Amino acid sequence: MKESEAPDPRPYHHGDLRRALVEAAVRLVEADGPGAMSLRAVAREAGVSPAAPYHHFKDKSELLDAVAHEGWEKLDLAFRAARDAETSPPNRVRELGVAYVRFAIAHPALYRVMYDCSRDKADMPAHVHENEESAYRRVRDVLISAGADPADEVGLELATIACWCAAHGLAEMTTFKQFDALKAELGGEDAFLRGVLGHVGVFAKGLQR
Amino acid sequence: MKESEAPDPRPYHHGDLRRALVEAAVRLVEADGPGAMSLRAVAREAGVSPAAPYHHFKDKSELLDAVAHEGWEKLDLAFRAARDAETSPPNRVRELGVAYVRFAIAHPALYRVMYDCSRDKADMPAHVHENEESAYRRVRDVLISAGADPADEVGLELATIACWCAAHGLAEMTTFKQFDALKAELGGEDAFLRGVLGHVGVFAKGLQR
DNA sequence: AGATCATCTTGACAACGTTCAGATGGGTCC
DNA sequence: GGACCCATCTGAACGTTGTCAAGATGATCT
Repeated sequence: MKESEAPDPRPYHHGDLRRALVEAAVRLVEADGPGAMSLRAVAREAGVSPAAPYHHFKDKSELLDAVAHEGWEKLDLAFRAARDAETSPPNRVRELGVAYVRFAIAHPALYRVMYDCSRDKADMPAHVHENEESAYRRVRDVLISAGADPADEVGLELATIACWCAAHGLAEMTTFKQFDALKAELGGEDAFLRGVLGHVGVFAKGLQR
Repeated sequence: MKESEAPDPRPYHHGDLRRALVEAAVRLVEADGPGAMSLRAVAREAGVSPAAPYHHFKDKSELLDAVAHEGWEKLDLAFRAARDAETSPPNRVRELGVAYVRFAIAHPALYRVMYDCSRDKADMPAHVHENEESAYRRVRDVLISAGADPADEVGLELATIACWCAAHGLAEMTTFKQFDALKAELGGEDAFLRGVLGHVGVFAKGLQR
């Protein structure tokens, strides 16, 4: 009477508490900000006792890691969409940046968790660069297809970092400064984002010089 | 028997508790990170009861505001030094960026508080731009002296934002990713910073095009 | 000297993260 | 089917935190 095809290690009493906890956490984070997300509130939201989460996460920070993971997956989706929507390589670089910032604007609290939760690990979040399908790699590849020299390891890495930093900086800025006046004057959010990113060499014209 | 020349509202029992609290808070933040700084620990460090701070700050977040204020003053010092140390206007722009990132590397926890504490105010920290001697204005002025057209309000603001964002992004990055290999390869931290910022148009060559 | 008022303490409250001993109930083996 | 096992969840507890109300303290002003 059991579907033995179940792909993941079977859930027990609750159904799939781990998943329910992560979803509740994401909901709370996006609703009231990362600071307002307490472990007890998550448990409450999921309808279990305050100690229940400890059978699925060793820590509060481990739950936040899972929330962050959720965020990186959403971001990667946005990255792929942006890359496929634009065929001109130089524009692709810029549109990748725009997609990044738009994501941060759409999910500000989630975005903050993505970085905050790995703040004390003295490293960028693992999902950014540590595998073949990473977001970091995606930027690098688009830079190459836009004319960067793949043999120049150092130059390529510097350019990738510059891209990431500029987008990251703008994303951070827009989480506490709306720039409404400027957006209005330029005719929309996208125009504003392209305007700022246009001042960044790599975004403006790929790598040709 | 009182020096009536005392410039500020006189301190009472403690001497100058408000000042002592801010200093203790800065010490704790820089030592153990912003998360480890509890109001009670600050009071303990200053040798007063847990409720004492409430006569000088309405909130924990108001104490953090004071800590942040301290940070912005230190940053402004670094900005002025960087501006005065470099006479070539285009280089000045870049060196302002380098100074910004170096400050964040030197005071990572303080740097984080500077932004975190005004995270929910839907605005950049007031000390950044809201007065004549602001850091934001300082960047703007250096851009003008580097050739930007003061009449082009929008373009100037976009360029200032781009500068700030690139530096802010790089600063944030270096708080959880050391880039040690790259620094070594390029011959030092400054070379690395200039390398990344060199990819940003405004930093690389002022505004001439 | 007596009144005033900012300052600091004491004691309390709810909420939090975390732990631990025990209840529960599905899965496995005889 | 019955006995066991073990992952899962609960209940109660501990120490810590932010915050508040009521009272003690002592400098200042008239």
